[in-house]
Amino acid sequence: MELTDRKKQILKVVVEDYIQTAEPVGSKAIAAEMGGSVSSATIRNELADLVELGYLEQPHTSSGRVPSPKGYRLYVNELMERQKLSIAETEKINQSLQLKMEELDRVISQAGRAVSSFINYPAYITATGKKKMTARRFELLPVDERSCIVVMMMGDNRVKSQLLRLQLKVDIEQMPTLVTLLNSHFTGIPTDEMNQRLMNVAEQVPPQLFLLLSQTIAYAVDVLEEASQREIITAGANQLLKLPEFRDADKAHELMSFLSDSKENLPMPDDGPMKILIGPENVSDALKDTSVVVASYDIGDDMRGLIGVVGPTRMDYATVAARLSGFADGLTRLFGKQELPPKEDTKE
Amino acid sequence: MELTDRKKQILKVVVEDYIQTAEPVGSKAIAAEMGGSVSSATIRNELADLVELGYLEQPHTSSGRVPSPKGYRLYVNELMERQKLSIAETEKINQSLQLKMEELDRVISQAGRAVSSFINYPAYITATGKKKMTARRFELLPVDERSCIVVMMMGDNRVKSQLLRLQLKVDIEQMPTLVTLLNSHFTGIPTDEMNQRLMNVAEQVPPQLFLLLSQTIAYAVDVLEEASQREIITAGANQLLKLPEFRDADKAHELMSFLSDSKENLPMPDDGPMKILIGPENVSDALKDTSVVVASYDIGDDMRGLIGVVGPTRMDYATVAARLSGFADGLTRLFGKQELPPKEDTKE
DNA sequence: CTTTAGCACTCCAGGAAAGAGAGTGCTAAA
DNA sequence: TTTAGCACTCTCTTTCCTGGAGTGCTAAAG
Repeated sequence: MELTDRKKQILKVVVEDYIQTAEPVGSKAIAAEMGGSVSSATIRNELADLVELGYLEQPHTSSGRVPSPKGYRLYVNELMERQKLSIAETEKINQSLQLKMEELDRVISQAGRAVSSFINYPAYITATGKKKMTARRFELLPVDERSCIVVMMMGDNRVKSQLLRLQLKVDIEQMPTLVTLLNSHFTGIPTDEMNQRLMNVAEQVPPQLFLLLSQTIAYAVDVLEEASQREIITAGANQLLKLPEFRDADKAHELMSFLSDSKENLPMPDDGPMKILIGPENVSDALKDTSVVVASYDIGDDMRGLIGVVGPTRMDYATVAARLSGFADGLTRLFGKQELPPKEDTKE
Repeated sequence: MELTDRKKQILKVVVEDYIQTAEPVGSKAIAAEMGGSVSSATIRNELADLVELGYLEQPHTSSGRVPSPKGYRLYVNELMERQKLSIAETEKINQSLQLKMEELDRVISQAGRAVSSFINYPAYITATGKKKMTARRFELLPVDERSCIVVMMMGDNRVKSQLLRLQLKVDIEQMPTLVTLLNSHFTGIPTDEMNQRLMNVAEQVPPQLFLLLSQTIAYAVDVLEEASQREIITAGANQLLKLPEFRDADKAHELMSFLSDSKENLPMPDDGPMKILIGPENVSDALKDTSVVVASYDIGDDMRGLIGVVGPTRMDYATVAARLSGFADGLTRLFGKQELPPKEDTKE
């Protein structure tokens, strides 16, 4: 059943008022907000209907109305005016994303903090590869007899390197052979296959080289597995304590622990540029009384990231959505122009 | 003026009782705790003295006593029985530090989380170089005409690398010259000097190489400056909400914001293996009502790290101190055996 | 001089009672 | 269908009260 226009307008007023004040909204306030074209008594009748239909709730018999999740949903889908960011805001977002060339992890975690402090709710952020990460190229740089640097370029063109300490002295002359072997046999394959191949080539390689080889592979496997696993970073959980709905330490603690411990359960939709989850629409119990807004952004061609914001169901969806998608655009742009360049493989 | 033994014993009981219950301690309870050798009236006289001397405080005229910062200080210095870690605890600490070979940052942040969750208070952790970080060695690996990998080993033997995108095509033949230049002119010097030298060599180098050179130096400066700047990581701030003294959302919010925003002001003593700061002994206002326990650990020969724990003045100093130094030892061991190997310079 | 018992006193915590205020539902009239 | 009027409901705040825990002081005992 479709609601009348007036009912919708009333619902909108209730939602927007409640978003601001966090207090149940009364008929009189609504009448005033609507310009006095109708009396509070009329509003009361309409309100009773809206409660009946499940769009509003009444904390107790004689108090104002509060939007139900269903009410928020309708508001978000139909009533909400999609906000545009002001120039100043866009400016501010871009400014906070003026990051130097740093590692992906660090960029992301800084972006997370920026989102949280700009939107004033806790935020989470992650970058996910679309496919399993593989090595694209290896390089070994001798340092001295007992150590060398291993450099690995990954499928997404990120480069990782570390100093390896050698158990056995290795002849520098032999390094190129090893590098060739690494690049021909261990690139472009998933980590689980790597260990298998290591066994296969065991006999073709002199023992002291084999030790270095297996150390290198161990390092590669570690790095690749970590890279293909989504790391979720949360920021600004303390923002919660400013909100009246989390003045109760137990509630706040529950949600904050959830945010910092069981991040894996945070909503990670895999379609569309933006998703809004209201109260019970969330799967996790800890989020049943909160809403989540998530947006996605692109990292080069192969990766996609998500930024999300967690707040009370009473969150200011219009503003949050606008700002969040502003950030998502900013991040997409950031990763588009910078780093992660050519597409052709460089396998040897 | 030295306290009598009995006064000390009473103080000890008060502190330990209060640590557990967070409620003012009464004379009767103390008498019971002391085995009934004296009556509560006697205790009351002693308590009055202790208040007079500033070791205890009385929230209001007719309530039990609470230790003052001065009282805690005496307790920590003289009365506290230095706890030993049980085997199970040591085991647990070492287990949580079973980290794979990962980057320093990541190891540290994981260690911070482990500390916090083991001690049940918020924790912070940092690694600081004793001297300014410099580059020890450079390497350039061509990828294709338009990009190459820059690898830099730093003074502490950590290795950083990144893919650089070139504005101009560079002849691969010329790379070795550039690497030699980098290693002869830009190693072992602080970052501010690097830019100066860059100017100096400008004329000696053909323009398309110079561009690559300056990109490399820009990267190096970035990384080095970031590395020599102490990054402070905090973990487990939400633990605060479990404590009765932080059930008030405002108080909790204040401290949590401090922990996540102005970490630079956290106590960073530069001497001794462990330091305990009680209440007003802290410089930062935000910490005036809290206590901080900090321990230091070694990272190889050149770096030193700090782990700290923040809690109410009523924190269980004995346990915290024992566990924290357990962690510090564990970390020292971790960084001692793994990575960061030879001492001789490899400058070329 | 130190310790103890006794007792009046203080202060907090928690519950009950009361009043104010905001808002509702319902009825009857426009 | 809308509106005005009115009684009613529920919460929130304030006030008052009481029980209990703990103290400080005094006077007696060791």
